[in-house]
Amino acid sequence: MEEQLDVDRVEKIAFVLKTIAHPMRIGIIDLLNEHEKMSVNDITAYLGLEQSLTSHHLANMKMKGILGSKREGKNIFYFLRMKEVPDLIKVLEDVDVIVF
Amino acid sequence: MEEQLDVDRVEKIAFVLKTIAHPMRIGIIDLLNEHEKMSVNDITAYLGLEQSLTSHHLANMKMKGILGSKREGKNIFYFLRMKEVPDLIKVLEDVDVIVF
DNA sequence: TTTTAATATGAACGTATGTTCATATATTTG
DNA sequence: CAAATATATGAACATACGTTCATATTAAAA
Repeated sequence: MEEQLDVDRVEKIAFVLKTIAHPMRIGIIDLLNEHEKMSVNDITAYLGLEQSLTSHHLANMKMKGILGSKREGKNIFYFLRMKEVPDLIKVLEDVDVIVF
Repeated sequence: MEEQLDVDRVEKIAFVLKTIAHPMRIGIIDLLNEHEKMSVNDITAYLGLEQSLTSHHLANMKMKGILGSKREGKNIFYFLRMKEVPDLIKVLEDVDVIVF
């Protein structure tokens, strides 16, 4: 008896992986794993990027359910919503790769 | 004291995630996690795709160190080289996502 | 109530990625 | 060695994605 490809399953998994598969986004997730919540400004400063670019990445991950956000006065704080995402990163922490 | 962004680290992690973040490639990895080695034909049949497309995906993952391959007569068998990759998938197995 | 600070938005653009198609290469079999 | 089988390759194309820039929105402070 042959197993069957579960299309919904592989699409769901690929969808999450695709959303976080970017150096800057990994950096953001690391940060929010260690800080509970952070303002856009602080994240931007840490990553050393443009404000607008950070904002785009945050919005993207929020839209896809990875992050959440709430306003506090002038600031908007982002936080991790999908709690299993940092575990993904941990799995690859010590992996041996030649990047090119 | 502030932590510093480790660029090499996030790039390495993003690189692996990017390589596997595709439904078809998740399917291939699942298959090779359960089968030890499989021919291109068998993988193609299982996924229900074109031979050429399967071949491209396999070559891509091989080039990036996720898979390996060896010829046996007319067939070429692919196998998992980066053993931690199935663990990534396992982490996301039960995650709750709205794909769009 | 104008100015400043924090963040979002959207268009434009270049690059990367996935797919298809046609063809090439390698191995076995008749 | 000719035909069949298994797999790879590469060009072409469309689409997706990341980035920049200029501007909009919101809230606080002067």
